[in-house]
Amino acid sequence: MAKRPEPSARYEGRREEIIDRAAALFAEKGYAATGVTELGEAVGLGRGALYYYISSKENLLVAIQDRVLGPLLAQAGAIAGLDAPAMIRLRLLSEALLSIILTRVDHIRVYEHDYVHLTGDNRKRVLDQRRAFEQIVQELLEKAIADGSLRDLDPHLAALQFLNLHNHTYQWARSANRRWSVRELSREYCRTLFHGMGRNSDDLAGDEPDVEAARSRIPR
Amino acid sequence: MAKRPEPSARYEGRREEIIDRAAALFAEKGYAATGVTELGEAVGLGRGALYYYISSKENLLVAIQDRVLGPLLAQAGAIAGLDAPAMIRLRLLSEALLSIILTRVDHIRVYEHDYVHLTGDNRKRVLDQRRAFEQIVQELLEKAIADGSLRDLDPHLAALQFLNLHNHTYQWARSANRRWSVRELSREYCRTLFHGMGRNSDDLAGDEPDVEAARSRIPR
Amino acid sequence: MAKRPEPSARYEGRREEIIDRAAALFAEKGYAATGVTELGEAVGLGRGALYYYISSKENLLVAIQDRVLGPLLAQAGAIAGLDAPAMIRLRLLSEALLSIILTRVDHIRVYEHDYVHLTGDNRKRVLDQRRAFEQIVQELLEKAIADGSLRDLDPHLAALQFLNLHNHTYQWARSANRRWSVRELSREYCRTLFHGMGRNSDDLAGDEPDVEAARSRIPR
Amino acid sequence: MAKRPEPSARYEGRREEIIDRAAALFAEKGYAATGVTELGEAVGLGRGALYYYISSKENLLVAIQDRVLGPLLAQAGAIAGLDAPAMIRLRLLSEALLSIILTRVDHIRVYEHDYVHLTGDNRKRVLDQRRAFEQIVQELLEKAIADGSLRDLDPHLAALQFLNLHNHTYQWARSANRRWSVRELSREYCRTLFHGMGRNSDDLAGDEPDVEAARSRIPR
DNA sequence: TATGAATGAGACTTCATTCAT
DNA sequence: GATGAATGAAGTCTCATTCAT
Repeated sequence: MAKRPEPSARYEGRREEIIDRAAALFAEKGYAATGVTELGEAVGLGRGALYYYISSKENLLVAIQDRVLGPLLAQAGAIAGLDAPAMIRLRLLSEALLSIILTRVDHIRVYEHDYVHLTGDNRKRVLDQRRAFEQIVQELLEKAIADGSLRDLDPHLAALQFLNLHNHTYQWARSANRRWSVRELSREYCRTLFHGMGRNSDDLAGDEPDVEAARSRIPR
Repeated sequence: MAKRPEPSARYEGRREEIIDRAAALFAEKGYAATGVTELGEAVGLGRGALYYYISSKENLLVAIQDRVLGPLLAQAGAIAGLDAPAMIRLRLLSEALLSIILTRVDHIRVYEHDYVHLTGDNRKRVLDQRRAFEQIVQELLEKAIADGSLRDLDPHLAALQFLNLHNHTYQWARSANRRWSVRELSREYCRTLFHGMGRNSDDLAGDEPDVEAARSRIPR
Repeated sequence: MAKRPEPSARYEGRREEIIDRAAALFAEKGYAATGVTELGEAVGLGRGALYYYISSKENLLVAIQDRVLGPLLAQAGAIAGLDAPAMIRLRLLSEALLSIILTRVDHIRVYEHDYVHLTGDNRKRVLDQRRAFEQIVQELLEKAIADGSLRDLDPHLAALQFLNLHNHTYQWARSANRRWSVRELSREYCRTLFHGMGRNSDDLAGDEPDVEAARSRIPR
Repeated sequence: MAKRPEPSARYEGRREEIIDRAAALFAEKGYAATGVTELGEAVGLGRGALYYYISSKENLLVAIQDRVLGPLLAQAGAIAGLDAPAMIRLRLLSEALLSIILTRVDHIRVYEHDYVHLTGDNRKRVLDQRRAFEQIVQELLEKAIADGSLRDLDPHLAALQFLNLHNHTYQWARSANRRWSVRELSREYCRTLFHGMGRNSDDLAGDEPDVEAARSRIPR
């Protein structure tokens, strides 16, 4: 007699709820510092019952990472595949990324901080997916450079800036959400990046003498 | 007659060494997941002897935070006080910040991730110092906006972008250190930010129709 | 659906057993000198399992104090409320007190020695209850003085003597139990106290000259 | 070359001071719960230096016990050897005992509570001395019974009551000291004991019916 | 599905003591 | 006489997990 032939909707619903709660707790206190008992209390389940749903603590972490990486890769793939100029696709990619960051702040914080606690295959799989996403970003930037929309800069450096600007938003997300919509903020980020990495942005060489002079005057 | 007039150089030296090692371990596995036994082994000390130097685990975390915030605030204060154009001071501030990030990667990772584990006064003090630094950044950006060097954007949003771009570098620091010097990277960041937030960067409104069209074609 | 509606009889039974064992160990070696590992071994439980029942070491101390103070206050209250002469009620109170002392020697030793290790509210609550009991004793003695059964002495001093005589019995309880029944010993104590503090007990002033003379001859 | 041929007066003075401080700390928190570091701080000495004076923690406990038992046995011996009626000698013994209790409250508390932490020979020696003192008390009581000053009661029971009444005073000593002098309190105790155990103190048999009746009415 | 009980390792911290200097 | 440094055991408590019921 097979056990759990297909996980009932009830089971799945309860499990989703638990993952939600786990993401909130992990985000608040960190994965390592959050107890499984604590989680049990938060969802109103004893430890035994909890394990029926989660099978292990690390498993929860995997689920949270998947909830970020799944949609992210799906959307990034869809956007990259569009028949549209690279700059337009980058705009859409920015929106997609920022949308996930701002609507799932808890998940993102866990995603950014706690992947180090994954072990073995889990870790490898998640890191591969991370890199895959970053690759998509970099490839679109390469296209934008190739078609002349951006100046001729190291595409890796370009990707790094794109990702820094977006990803670090999770540290301010609560207040950011209060002030700006995803589209507004994304457009602002892109405005900075596209002009900053655009053809008309010179390399600040003209300031160098002044910078050097000021630098020498910094009291230590 | 005085009790421990100044904690002998030998003591201080050993303590610094331990904090170094702690920063490395905390960066790698997270503060909460790093055991004090583990740290003892890494530094060749039994638990008893270790506590002679550290007095508590949280104390180590405080020391690491101080090593970041101390220099950061000192340098930021010195730079902000210079008699030089805001844009020049922002360049120097960028350099100072990035220098700390790239030379103390471990510390920065702990600084970014683990301040949540501080308790009571320690927590308050560190958060206050963080805000003080961010305030300095924002004020310089306000001056740059006021003197027309940057376009008229929300200074808080400007500071957020400045900090995102720099701070998130810790996630790639190892490879970044191999490719670029601090000055190179800082100049590249500033180039992006200054032009991206400069007077000639329009708001991408012209792309909106194309963006909208492409967005509607994303398969879900 | 309710969480732990009443902690199963099995749980309570095991817990009572653990408290018993703890009282024995604390009495023998002192609360502070008794390890929780030691207690675990004495009761055949690992540290983890033990904490499932006790939640904290101080908690055990509280339970032991309650086992003394609960019955003590209940019986003292019932006796004080009786419609009977003060001297009769004092006899019954003596019996009740001595009965608890002699049947729960371990508990009493812990009660007398280790309340200093209680912290915060636990401490306050226990001390309040102690004082409440002593108050009942003193009030009955006041009544006995008022109705002329005892001579007119300071009721506080009377209570002090009553309590000294009874409470200190724990130091000899093991051998006392072998020789006398509770009723016998209680009656002996009351005989001493009632006659000693009775109307016919003069103040020994007649002996003073002899005492003074002998005192001066003590070699030092 | 002999080390420390005779402990200098300076050494002895410092050591006495340390024992004083130790008695105070042990009385307050208990022997087991008082750290040797704590003691060092209280007397302004590092751990190393402290051990120069105390040689071990248990040694301190021995010293404290000796400070109680030494004078106690010396005085009790001297008093017992006097050529005076037993009752007079008991009065003086009461005074001597109470004097030590009330002037060295800290020491007595340690004496009463912490002898259990003595090990090996230390323990044996202290317990022997305790019993020796109690023996002196009992023998004097036997004499008082023999000469007809006290009624014919079990001398062990008499000694038990004598000691209970006096020894337990340490639990209230602070407030007792504020209200009564040693002589006053001693005389009061003796008044109680001598009349209570005197020839005219009947055995309360007359009250038995009333006691029995009241006992049956105690609500449970 | 869920509970209650248990495990055993490991968490952080303090202990009394020693000894070279 | 005293310090600073170290040891190793033991302190209390929490951990993730399992399994019979």
